[in-house]
Amino acid sequence: MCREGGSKELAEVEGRGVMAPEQDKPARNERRQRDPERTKLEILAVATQEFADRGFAGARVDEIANQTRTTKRMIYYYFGSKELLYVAALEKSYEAIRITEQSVDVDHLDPITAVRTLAELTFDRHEANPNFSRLVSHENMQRAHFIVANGGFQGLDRPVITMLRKALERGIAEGVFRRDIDVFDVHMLISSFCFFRINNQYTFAANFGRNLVEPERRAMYRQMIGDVVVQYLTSAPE
Amino acid sequence: MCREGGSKELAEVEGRGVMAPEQDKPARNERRQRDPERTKLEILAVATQEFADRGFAGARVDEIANQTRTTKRMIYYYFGSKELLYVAALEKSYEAIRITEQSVDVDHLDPITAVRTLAELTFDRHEANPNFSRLVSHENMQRAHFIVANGGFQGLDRPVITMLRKALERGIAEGVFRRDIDVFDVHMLISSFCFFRINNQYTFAANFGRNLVEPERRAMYRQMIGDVVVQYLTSAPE
DNA sequence: AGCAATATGTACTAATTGGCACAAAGTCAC
DNA sequence: GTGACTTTGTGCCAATTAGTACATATTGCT
Repeated sequence: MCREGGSKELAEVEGRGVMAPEQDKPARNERRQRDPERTKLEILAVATQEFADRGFAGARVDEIANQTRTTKRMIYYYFGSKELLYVAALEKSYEAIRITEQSVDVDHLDPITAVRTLAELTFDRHEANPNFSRLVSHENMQRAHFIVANGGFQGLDRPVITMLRKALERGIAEGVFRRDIDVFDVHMLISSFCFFRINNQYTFAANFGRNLVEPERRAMYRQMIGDVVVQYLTSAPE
Repeated sequence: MCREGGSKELAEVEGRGVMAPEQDKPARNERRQRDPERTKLEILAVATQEFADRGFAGARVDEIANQTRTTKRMIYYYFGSKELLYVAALEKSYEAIRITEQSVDVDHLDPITAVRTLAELTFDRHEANPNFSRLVSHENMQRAHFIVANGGFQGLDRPVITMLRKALERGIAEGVFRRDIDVFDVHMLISSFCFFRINNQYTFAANFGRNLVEPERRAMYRQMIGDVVVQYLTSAPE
């Protein structure tokens, strides 16, 4: 894919004038008056935000169009329907997560440090991609309706699982981890904590007056989930 | 057009006879032909399900009305608007949770058993009330918009917090728990696990092929969260 | 019994909104 | 430069849907 300058494009979304078409000429190959790729990307970016905020039913195609520099017509031209746009946004979010996860390597670390690092990776990922979690949340509310309707994501192995599995196997082999552990359950333990802290911050605050995302407590939570997982893995089976 | 056949037919569908008014007389105060309380409750029950399934924007007032034995008119008569109906459903769900939590007493148990029991209580509660979690999920997606717009739930102390606080204090006093623990954080650890297992079961299954709610694994997860919390509480601060 | 207040049903409306028909302008290959 | 193809814009519509006007029925009270 020819993704040269995604962030640049996004940054300019706010302050472009249609009144200044002469600016388009100089940057021939990079900035044309017609630019299908960037139009698609811009629609996707706005749609992701909109769907994450309002859900599928709550999102408005007109509103998404208004927040791009293009029109509703283009949304239907490129994505076909509101539903397909939603699915595209969801898939792109998953893809971004997978790419993020591929950027680390913990195979050279000792099992405990590796697991702790992976926990922190998941922690950071949830904090950096709140929209992804919100989309996932919405998908679960409707029992993965759209994922199922589009064949599911099976086969798209999440890198974090592979890395975690290796770390657990090494830990078991070295005798530092209990033997009755399952990679999916460990991942669930980690994910649940990170997901909840970000996703349920609003009702948690309303219920208990505790702000789960205030910066002062961030480091503490980040260490806490690492502690919890390592303690679980290194404890004796009960 | 004074057709009084409509209501009659509807009533008979359910098995109530307008033809047998003598049955209504005996139970005078308890079951009348007009029963505002049960009409309201029925609307609320259906609305809760509908909002949990489809969210606020996705839910249809007509559909809610169709699933009750009354009409849309009654929804507006009793609740005023779709938004107020949503808020009423949300509040009733919270109330139900609070009542559930009040039904147990762990003050007489030793701290470790008490905490484990509370974790299992939360575990069971999430499993028994999936609609509550879905509503909460939705509320978080829109950043607690409706809770905030209606003054929040502050002051309605959740019993589980009080019980957990006492258990932690006793554990610290007895020297079995580490001293740097916070009741909200411990509750968050417990809730996140229980919440995620139920709420994210669909995307987790789609992503990893693991069914988090299958009965065979239920007992294992129920013990796992207890283990995790107790290990965390009894470990040395790192 | 009769009246006021409460409860319920029916039919409608005004506004929203996903989607599309139609037209036009830019782009590329030659 | 010219014609085929791609991309974009404008205006509209049909369907949906929250909410209401109006008529009516039931109940509690006296």
